[in-house]
Amino acid sequence: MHNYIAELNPIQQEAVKSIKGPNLIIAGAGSGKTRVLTYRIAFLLENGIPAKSILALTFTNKAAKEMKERIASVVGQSTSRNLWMGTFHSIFAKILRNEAKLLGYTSNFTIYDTTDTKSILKNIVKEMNLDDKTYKPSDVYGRISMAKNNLITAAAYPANAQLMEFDKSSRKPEIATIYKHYTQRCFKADAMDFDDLLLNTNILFRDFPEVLAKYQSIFSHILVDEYQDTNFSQYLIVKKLATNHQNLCVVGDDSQSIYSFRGAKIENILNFRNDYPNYKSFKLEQNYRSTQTIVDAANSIIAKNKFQIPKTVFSKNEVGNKIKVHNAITDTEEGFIVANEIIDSRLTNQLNFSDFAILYRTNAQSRIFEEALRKRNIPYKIYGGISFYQRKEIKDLIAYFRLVINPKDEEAFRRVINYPTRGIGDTTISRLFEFAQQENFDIWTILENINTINIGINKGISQKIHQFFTFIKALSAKLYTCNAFDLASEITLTSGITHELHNDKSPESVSKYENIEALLNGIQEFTTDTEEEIGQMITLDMYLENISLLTDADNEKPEDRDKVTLMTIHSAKGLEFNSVFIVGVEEELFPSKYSSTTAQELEEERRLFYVALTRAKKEAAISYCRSRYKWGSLESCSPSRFIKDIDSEYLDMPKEASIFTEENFETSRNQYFKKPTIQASQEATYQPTLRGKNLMNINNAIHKKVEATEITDITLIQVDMQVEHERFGFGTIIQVEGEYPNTKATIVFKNSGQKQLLLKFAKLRIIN
DNA sequence: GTATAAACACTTTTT
DNA sequence: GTGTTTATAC
Repeated sequence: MHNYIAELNPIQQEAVKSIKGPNLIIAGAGSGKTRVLTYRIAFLLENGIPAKSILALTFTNKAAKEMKERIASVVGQSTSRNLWMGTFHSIFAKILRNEAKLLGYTSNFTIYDTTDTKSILKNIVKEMNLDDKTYKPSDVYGRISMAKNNLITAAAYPANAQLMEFDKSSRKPEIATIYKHYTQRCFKADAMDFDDLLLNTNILFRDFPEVLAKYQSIFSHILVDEYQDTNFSQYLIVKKLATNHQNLCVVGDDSQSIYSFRGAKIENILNFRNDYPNYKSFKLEQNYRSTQTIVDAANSIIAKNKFQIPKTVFSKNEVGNKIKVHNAITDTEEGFIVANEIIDSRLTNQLNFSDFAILYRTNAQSRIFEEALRKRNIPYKIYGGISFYQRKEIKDLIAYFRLVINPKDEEAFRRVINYPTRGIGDTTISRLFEFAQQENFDIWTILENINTINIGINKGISQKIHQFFTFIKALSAKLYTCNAFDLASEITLTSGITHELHNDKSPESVSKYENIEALLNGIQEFTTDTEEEIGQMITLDMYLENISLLTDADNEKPEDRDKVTLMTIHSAKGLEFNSVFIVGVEEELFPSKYSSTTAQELEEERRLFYVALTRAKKEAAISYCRSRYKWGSLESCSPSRFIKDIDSEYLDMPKEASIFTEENFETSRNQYFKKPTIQASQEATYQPTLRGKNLMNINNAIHKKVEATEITDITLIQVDMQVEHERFGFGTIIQVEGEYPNTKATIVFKNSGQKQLLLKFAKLRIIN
């Protein structure tokens, strides 16, 4: 084992070695926090603490994955894989599945995402005959989520005078009732939403002391990353687990607390001293990431905040360049300025595209940069926004999976009962749910007895419902007898989704079809890889568990390596880039006009700016526009107060207001377009991202072109043929089995190894 | 009950 | 500008 301790400065070393009792590590931006956490875990392992006794909680899946890899490189994978490391949500989802019976759930419970939740709330509001403009799903969800994160259950909500008063004064007195109905619905559907994963963990630990005791003794050492962003529910889980041994190490930076809108309590880190009086604290103040200019500029802005733990972050790196401030007439121009800067800087400083990041306040800003980068032929990748798993066709297919695994899943049922159309319309569905509500049945029980109950549905339709019931039931029966990929393929084919998409020749359908193919390929990859790893059949429920808490950011693809990164500042937390562009730094946008009313909100926006700036290693640039399109119409805007908050000695302000005036703007914009547009050969290698309609059309155009020349009649595929696959590359067919159209081929790919592919989905091109 | 077109509302950040 | 809901004809 290499001597990792020597890589640390004295304070970092102390923080790593202090393994007993409560520890608070205040880690300034770029101070080597991940390194300390990683080595601390390695040190624990080295000192005889078994991996399975260490619980390390992170804020994102990505952070967990990264840390796992780093630990594996120090202690080896066979040890590191036994660590309990992951997000709060994923770790406690796992524990809840183990203990589900105690709470009246099954271990196959569904996890509802935000979309599912809002959709159910919408239905409830409708069923209660409330005004859907007053009770907007997102507002109702916000109230319920806030309550859950503060451990106020539906039963306790009406007794809370403060909440009830607030609802009354905001003319939403029925929130408590909606909350009650929603909770009942989730329970009947054997489903939990994101907040339930934490709330129910608390309930589990409160109501079953022996279960709490079990996990208290399993987890002898607990680490929590990004402690400043934990909410009350998370805080209490940690507190309960650590009560006995108090071997708790929390790491965080109050200056980087940016999730209070989601219930995060900065007080958790500020009050650590009160909860654990015997605590030891370590302040990591040396920034190893950024130039002095960047660190000093960041300090100068965060100094404007009143509430913070005193600390002095400093850098001993080079002084570096000043922060460039760009101003643009319009958002379009801003896009081109950034694109041009990237091209220039890449050449002058010999950088890769992946050294650049464009960070914005809202996802809506990304489109304009996509267009500018695309016109300049700069490769980029986008995080956030509409994730792959949120696309309609993917959600639909996954809804079938969900229903097969958990037939009570109300939301999944609603999605697919009439997709593809089966002649079961809204009226019928409403009747079914009305009846369910009235008799307190779950939806599956009603389907099961559809022929014996009388709810005014005609024979023909109840016949169709019965057909659907037997269809799902038959698939459910196969859940544990065949592997995830086989069952998923079967569902895909028999549900009629592919048939539906196949009949429709529109570009949208082609794209959807390809997304479904991509999902199935992903399932196959997961199934084969995991089966190999754990030597056990992987069933569909295991696959679903694996993806239900994932986001796009967790699926880094190898072809995404040298690309400019576009993301919100929130998702950039924890990352670093050589060169960072903070864009749209305007009043009302950053700080957001929704977060400018109270001093606390403004401080959080300022911390967000601090996070953005401290992502940069060498260069940072800020830009703002004088006008920008907001929901379709042009609005004028003014530079953000945050620019004035930065000590001007660190800024390189634009000499003139702008080199562009209103009159010459059209001509000047044309200059940007003057350079040659995308060449055909380059366009073909361009990897599209999964976002935005414009982009989708381009994808479609590309794919269409490819399809016309490449699609292969699958009946031609034979053993020994050389083929090319979109994703896996070149390979040789070694086996063909199954009846058309469900012919399966085993192919050995040069670079991707052996795969079994359903020829119906795998688009292969025959080479010889 | 289904398929289209017009009207409509919406955007802060994420597990 | 975009995705979703409603009005209208089939």
